[in-house]
Amino acid sequence: MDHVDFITRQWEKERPDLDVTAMGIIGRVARLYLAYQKEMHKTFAEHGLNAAKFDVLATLRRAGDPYTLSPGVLLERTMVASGTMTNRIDRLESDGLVKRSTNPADSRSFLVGLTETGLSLIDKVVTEHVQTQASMIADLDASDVELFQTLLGKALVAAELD
Amino acid sequence: MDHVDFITRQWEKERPDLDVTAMGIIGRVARLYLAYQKEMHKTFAEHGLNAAKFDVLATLRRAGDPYTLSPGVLLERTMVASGTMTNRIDRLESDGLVKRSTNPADSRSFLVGLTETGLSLIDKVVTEHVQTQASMIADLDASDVELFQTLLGKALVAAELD
DNA sequence: ATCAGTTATCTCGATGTCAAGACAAAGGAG
DNA sequence: CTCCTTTGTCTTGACATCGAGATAACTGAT
Repeated sequence: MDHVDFITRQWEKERPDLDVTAMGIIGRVARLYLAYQKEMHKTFAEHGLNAAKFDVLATLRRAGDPYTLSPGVLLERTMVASGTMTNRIDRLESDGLVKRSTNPADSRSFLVGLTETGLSLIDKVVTEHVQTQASMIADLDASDVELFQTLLGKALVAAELD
Repeated sequence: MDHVDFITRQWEKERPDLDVTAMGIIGRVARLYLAYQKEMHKTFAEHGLNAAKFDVLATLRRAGDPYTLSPGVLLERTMVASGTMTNRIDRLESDGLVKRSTNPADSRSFLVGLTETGLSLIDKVVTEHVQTQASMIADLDASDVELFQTLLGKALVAAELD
């Protein structure tokens, strides 16, 4: 009996008219997400980062050499609001991890690029990050992992249809 | 090829030394969580609520008659910091949905209880909420749901061990 | 009964987020 | 070439969150 069971049982008692099947699934997805976040945050914090900063640095690193994207593309790929991205870039810039430079193709825009420090930091952190992630699913065997991927895929399609 | 595949493929190209299996799972859990949040938020917003307010009202409602808990118990059950709970109670109180009253057993503490308005609101919203949740997993058949529950349970145990 | 330690809640400052609006530059129609 | 519209980014204000510290009240040992 986990925390989610506790909640669904309370609802069954108080509001027996409600079908809480979906709540069980969605509640566990939420708990799992929070557990993952919490653990991953430790890795980030050890290097002076948080999820927001890691997100931007990793997006730039993944983009490949020269590790440079416009704020607009970063927006799209990280799915945050424009003001949020301005703020993230400001903080990373004052940390010396990224640098704004002019965009020769469009002077409304900038190019945001990893600095030397930023590149070596993200390469180090992402190596630890995938190890953290691996350790969190280490107890699932190979067939579970495959099945889980499939179900998550189905659930995502179902949820994103609305 | 979904968004998570896009990211893992970028990493495979840029950092072929990394094993991104876990990233695929954890990334999909995160996407799913966000998709669920986004949809559930609509239901809350239709009634002037957000997830934070719903969380508190629902916790009080689930607790059963007389729909009253101390801030400390609310803290435990909603897993937020104490300052956060103070703020949530303040907002709900100014909305007229909950009311602080003195705790006869401990005068450091208060009792936070649903008002009439709060009770009828949360009963209405939670009814819609479970419908929203049900619709988001409606495309999964019964065997998928069962399997998914099992895997989420396993994954939770694995993740919370660390 | 007193005092030290614990507990329950609130306050405050720093962060991070979003949404709406401002502003400058680019692009297209005439 | 000139407008008008669109686009890309930043600014601002409102919230929500956390964590550390403050405060008041309870508890237990002596």
